[in-house]
Amino acid sequence: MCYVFGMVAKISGSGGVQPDGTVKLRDVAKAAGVSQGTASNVFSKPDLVREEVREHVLKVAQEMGYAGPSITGRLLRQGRVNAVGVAAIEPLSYFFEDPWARDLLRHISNICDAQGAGVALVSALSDERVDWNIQSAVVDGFILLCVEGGDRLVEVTRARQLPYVALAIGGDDDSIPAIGVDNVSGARAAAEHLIGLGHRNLAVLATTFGLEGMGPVDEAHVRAAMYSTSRDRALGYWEALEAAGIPIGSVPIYETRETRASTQAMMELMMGAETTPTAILAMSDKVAMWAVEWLFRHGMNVPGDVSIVGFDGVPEAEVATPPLTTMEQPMAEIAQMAVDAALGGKQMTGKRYLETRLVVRETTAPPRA
Amino acid sequence: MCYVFGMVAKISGSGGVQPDGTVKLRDVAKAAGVSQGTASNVFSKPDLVREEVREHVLKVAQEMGYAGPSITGRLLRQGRVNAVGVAAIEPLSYFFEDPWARDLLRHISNICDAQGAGVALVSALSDERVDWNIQSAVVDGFILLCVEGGDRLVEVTRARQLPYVALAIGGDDDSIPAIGVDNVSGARAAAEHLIGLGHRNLAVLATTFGLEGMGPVDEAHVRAAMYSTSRDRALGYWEALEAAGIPIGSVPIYETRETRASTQAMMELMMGAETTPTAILAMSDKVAMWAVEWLFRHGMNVPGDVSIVGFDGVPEAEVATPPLTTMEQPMAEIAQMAVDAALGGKQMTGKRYLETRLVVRETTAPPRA
DNA sequence: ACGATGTCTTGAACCGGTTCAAAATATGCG
DNA sequence: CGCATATTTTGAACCGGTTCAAGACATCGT
Repeated sequence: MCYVFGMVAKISGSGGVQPDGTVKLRDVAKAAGVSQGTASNVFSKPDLVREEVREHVLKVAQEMGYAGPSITGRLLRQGRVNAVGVAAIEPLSYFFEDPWARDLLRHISNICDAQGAGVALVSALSDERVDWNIQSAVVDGFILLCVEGGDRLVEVTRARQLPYVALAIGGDDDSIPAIGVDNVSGARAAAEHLIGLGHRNLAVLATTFGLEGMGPVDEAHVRAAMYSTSRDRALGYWEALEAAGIPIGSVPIYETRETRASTQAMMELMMGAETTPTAILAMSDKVAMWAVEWLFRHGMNVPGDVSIVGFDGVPEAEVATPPLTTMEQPMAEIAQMAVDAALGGKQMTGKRYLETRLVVRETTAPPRA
Repeated sequence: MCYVFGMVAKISGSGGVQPDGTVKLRDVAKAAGVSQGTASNVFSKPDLVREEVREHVLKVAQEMGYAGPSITGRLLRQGRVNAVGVAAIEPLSYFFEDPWARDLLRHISNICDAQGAGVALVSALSDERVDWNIQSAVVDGFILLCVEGGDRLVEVTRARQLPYVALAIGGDDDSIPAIGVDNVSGARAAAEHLIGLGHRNLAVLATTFGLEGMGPVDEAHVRAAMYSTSRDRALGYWEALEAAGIPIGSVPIYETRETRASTQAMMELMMGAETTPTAILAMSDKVAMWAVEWLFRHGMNVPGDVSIVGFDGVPEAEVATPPLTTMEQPMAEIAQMAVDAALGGKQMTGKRYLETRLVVRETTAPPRA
């Protein structure tokens, strides 16, 4: 590739430049006295063209102010953009705000970088726009976040007939290709860790189960959850509790809206109750870190007074004070599989489950004697 | 827009479907017995088509497994993608890692969201790839980060003949359209704040001045800086110092590489010196927060023992412990102007300077008596 | 019943390149 | 020098839609 022009001035008059001033490959070819095919090769496959000719064409192109082959023309013929679209049922800023999404995109973009691919962000927030946004995204494949509650997003994406993959397994639809972690076993491991340290008095700080609502919830609510991620994590906690002979009913579950305000409101409730837990099972690092903040602000020591284990293993968890014990998702692997699926050209099928890994840091300790 | 198909199966055999199984608008039109123009309207301008006809075409399309109008075909004709490209001389992951870039993109994407535009991330890290990446980005305009040291990036972008704007003013080239903050006056305000509190014993924790190197630097080094952002901030500090009668030479400047490790190494140096400062002028919030972390880890109190003022006003600064005093950039405004410039269709010219604002939080206080 | 006034449809031009078989030219070899 | 082989160049087909002037058809008022 060597078609860089220093000062590009629009010189009209020479050659058959269009009235609107844009010059196309055809004009350059004509002006240089070569066929359009040769002109095309000068830019796209320079080594197929004799050096003399190449330089001449380049010179003419420069003089005419040719902007280089238009990407759309090329695209049309080649049919490949070399870019992944990442879509979520969230505003675009979600990709830069949510720690999990951010970490995921960090990995995705690293991988794309390595293979020279681009990343296009698309928002599928409002129903009216999903269609348009997905339809008009210039990409070779899609990575979909937050599938649940996103039937429409999946439907529209499918209609586009481009490879796609959903992140976060869930829903009953087996025809949706997805990659995700085994939330049940991960959550079980988190609970086992706490129980193994001697905690018997637990509470769950939950991520969202459905479209709305927050507060203490019961088993039925959990089982009826719309978001399988939250449900499965609860299920995993319960497995560990049952195995340890701790009644499920004795472990209250507080549903948050995954905002700082709602999380801290739930902490008020949790720590204001008659019996307060010595350890908290948090369904995401994000809420876990807000919980820690609340505890500190209320004079409690972590892990001295209360232990807490998060979920996700976002980068922030590692540098938090104190560093957060958490269940780490294999993000790099997830990202790699997702990009492969989206850019691979073939539609992936079925679900792939990956395992999480317990990372013990400094927010968990045995309960005070 | 209502061309959503439920189950899309590739039914070949009906109509003139291509051997490779892909069906195009032409095939649908033929199969439906309408002209291609009408078929096009069914998808792009449904209200121009009689309902009956529209539904029939839609039905045929669905039966044939038509994926909807190909975006490239449309693009070619319309010549507009409705997307901005954001490019930096950094790996793609920079957009998700660096607090400033992240904040910027958060705003950019919010704005794009609002106007239904997409965001494409492009990396211009390696010289070999700049050309290709910029050339092949399917966007209507570019927002370029980190212009300095990015002559090539600007050059290539210019050659593309698409509107673009550089963020971070700098360099001497007046022909590069740019938006940025007035670093000199911002830095002056930061220093004045500290001086106003009574500090006379200051130190500067600097962002990068050039391609490499870290450690204490002198005036000449600063003046010869490659990155005008760092240089201008130093210049602003000096203005305030001079006005207060504090000799510039008495305020050491420690250049970091803007990494945690290098920042904390500089803190070692700074606080290990004969005379230690009572207040630190940090050229970015990122390094400021690492400095705070170092101070706490070494048993020092902020702002009790040492005051510190950052620069940028990233969201993290607000929720840090303690919340960071900083010079806030008007990010929303910057983002809005940048998007307008990139998507506006017309090339913006000249430079636009915006002012920063001092936000006093909890990392600055009068020096200990 | 007739011209005027919409409302739909059509057909062809066009968007801006890439590709590939075939033709033209250059090079190598005995 | 003549033929075989490489290297370049050409021309036309093709990628998949949108657009718009002009034609076809339907409706309305008188």
